[in-house]
Amino acid sequence: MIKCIKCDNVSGIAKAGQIREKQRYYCRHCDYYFTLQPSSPISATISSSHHATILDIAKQLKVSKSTVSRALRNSNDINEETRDAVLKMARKLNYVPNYFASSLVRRKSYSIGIVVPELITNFFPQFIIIAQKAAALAGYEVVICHSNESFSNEMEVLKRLFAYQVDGIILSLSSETKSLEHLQVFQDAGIPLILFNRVKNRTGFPKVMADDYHGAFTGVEHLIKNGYRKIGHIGGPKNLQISKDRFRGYSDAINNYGLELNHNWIYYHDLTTNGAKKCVQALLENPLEMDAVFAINDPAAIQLIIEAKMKGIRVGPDLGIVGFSNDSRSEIIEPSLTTLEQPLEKMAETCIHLLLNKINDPKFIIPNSTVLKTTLIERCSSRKTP
Amino acid sequence: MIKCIKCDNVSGIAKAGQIREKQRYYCRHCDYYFTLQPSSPISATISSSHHATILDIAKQLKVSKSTVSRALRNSNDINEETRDAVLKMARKLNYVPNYFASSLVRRKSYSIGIVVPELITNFFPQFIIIAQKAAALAGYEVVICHSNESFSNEMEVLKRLFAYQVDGIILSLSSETKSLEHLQVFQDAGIPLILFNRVKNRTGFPKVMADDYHGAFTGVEHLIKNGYRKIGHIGGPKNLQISKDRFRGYSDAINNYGLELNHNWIYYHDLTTNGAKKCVQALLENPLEMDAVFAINDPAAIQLIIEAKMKGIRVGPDLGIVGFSNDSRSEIIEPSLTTLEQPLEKMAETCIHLLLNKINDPKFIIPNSTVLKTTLIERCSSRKTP
DNA sequence: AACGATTTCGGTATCGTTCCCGATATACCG
DNA sequence: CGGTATATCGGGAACGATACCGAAATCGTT
Repeated sequence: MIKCIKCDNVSGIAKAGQIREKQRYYCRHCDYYFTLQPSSPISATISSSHHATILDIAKQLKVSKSTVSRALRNSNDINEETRDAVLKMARKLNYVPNYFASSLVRRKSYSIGIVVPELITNFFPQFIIIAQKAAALAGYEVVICHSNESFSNEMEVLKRLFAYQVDGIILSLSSETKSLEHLQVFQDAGIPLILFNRVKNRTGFPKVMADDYHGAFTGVEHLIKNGYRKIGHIGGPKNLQISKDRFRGYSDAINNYGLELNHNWIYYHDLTTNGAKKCVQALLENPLEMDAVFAINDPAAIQLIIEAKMKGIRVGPDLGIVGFSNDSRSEIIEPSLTTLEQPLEKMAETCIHLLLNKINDPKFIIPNSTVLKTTLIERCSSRKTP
Repeated sequence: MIKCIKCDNVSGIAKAGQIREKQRYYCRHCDYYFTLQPSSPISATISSSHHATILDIAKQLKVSKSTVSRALRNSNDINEETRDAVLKMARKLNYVPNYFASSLVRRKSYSIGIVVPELITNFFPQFIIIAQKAAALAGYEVVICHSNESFSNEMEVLKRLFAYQVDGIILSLSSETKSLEHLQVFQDAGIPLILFNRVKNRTGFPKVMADDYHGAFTGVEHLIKNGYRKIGHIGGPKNLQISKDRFRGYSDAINNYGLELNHNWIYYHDLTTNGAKKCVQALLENPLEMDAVFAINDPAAIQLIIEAKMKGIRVGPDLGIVGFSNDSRSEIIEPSLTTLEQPLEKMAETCIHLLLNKINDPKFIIPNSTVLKTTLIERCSSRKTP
């Protein structure tokens, strides 16, 4: 134990470089630097920089390392007294199990990978927070990757996760991803994979998602009930299921209420910030025929509000807008954005629980698709009268 | 290789449960389920679910595994021809190195831990994106943890990172963290640690941060130059360095321009959403004496704008507001928020590079403190005249 | 031709843990 | 008391990669 030569404190001492063979230290309590001769060989062997192993515990207790391993893993064929002694010694020696050795022999990493397409909106960060907490409760680490809406990035991070030998994967596809052949390797290796939010149908991979169809239907229905009649749409990449489902919800609502579905009022973008901007500008280029727009997500809807206001269009009275996902900005913007909230918490927990079930029991069958309800959040952007 | 019995495709075949001893498959191309007899023992031994090891490569090439290892690690004492042969075979066998075995023997995890206090604003997510990219370029994995502004959570994730044997740590303190004694263990183990953004002075730990003092000074100076005279402050927990530095910048600017520093105009909160709300409500409870507020961060400033508007106070003309960090909401809100932008990219890259330098060369000394310039973003919340 | 230097490779120990198998020792039962 | 069941533990082989040491083989030099 190093003691400060000024205030005699033993805690709060930090190493601060070396001078010749002498070690330089820094005391946090008295803000003082000092040097000490290197510790003697004897104390060096019990230096705290050396991690204690089960062998160290075994030697101290004169038992075999198998016994120590059993005691730590709380196996049942061990005497209670010896187990207590082992646990006590483990605490005393500050033992921390070596994750790599354990994973190597058990052929399990006790970690799961989460791949998200972006971290701009707060949808995915919040998903991650909840998922991480749920995974940690089961003793699993979470490795977070993001593809930045690029297919090649997605491939790359998945390759990394594969090399990392994660026990399972939770994936939300990038907007560029068209085929799922790059996921074959996980299927082959028997590593369970769940798609969420950005899913794809008929792929053999289980999926967890919000009820995009009904959400969209509800959103558009809400616009119609509020008196809007010429409702346009900002969609996403056609290869994504959410684009299809939300479009179907939109068009079915339009048809259901006997309105006209005008294909000139439908615009698509790639879900990036830049793409949304260009898309919205194209939509607003000519004199506006529509009186409302249902956008596939909040960033696009928010961009539309901004640009419409710049053009002098009164959002609400002149142009009703409904978004999707309830981004943190949608409450802030003026007029505030009506949007469909996704059940984030339930979605994240469902993903983790299904995946862990599958990991712990290969016979467990993950339901092909789990659909969770969305909630309409009515705000000002969809009100004709202020 | 499994072939679809309908369309004869070999790719896009997914396992879909088992029936007795028969394996059930699903073909993505023709959307068709079928079953096949289990593969023969011979093909089972070369089943793709078995990861190829260097020993497999060695056997195929009739060389030793040492040679294979050398070839893959691109060591210099190896013949070019044999190396090429090894690399070719590695590709053929779909070899992926076992991360755990490698880390075990090299006593390095090739991963670094990043701990952030929150993921609500987009400051930390963006930091993570950049840091992750920079680390990946150097072949390092990044393990992301968040403390949710709780000291006990911070302890816990740090313990996990320690057990995980990360090679280095980048940490932004939680708002509750008062002492840094829980970081001692990393110092003792020789694991480099860098504090960023939420730092603490005189601790012996190197820090990377924005120039909080000058940023705050500039922000308040900007308010003064725009005609505001009675400037209040919303601060953060007093144990955090950013709270102190930004307060100093605020008070020095006030004093420098001969204005009065009224301690009744200074409010503190704990940097949480709830805390900001309560703090702002306390500030607005009585008839407003101040004509401007400098807030320690954007969430507090945004909350102030919202509540002030609800009270009929015209933000800008009646009450000037300046925030800190340029959150994505600050551009959206009305009136838009004047704020100090932090050099996110530079901060993240600096952290990674300093840390990797230290990891790769223990003699490298990380500068005790790296301070990066902030930029004032002028928007509407600090303009008296619209 | 003899010798040393260099290149190239194989053998083997090692990292820290888990797991299987067998060896004791004790308990139990007829 | 003999024999079988059970509890408890030790020994050693994995897991897959790296690192060290020394052995061949090749090369260059005098």
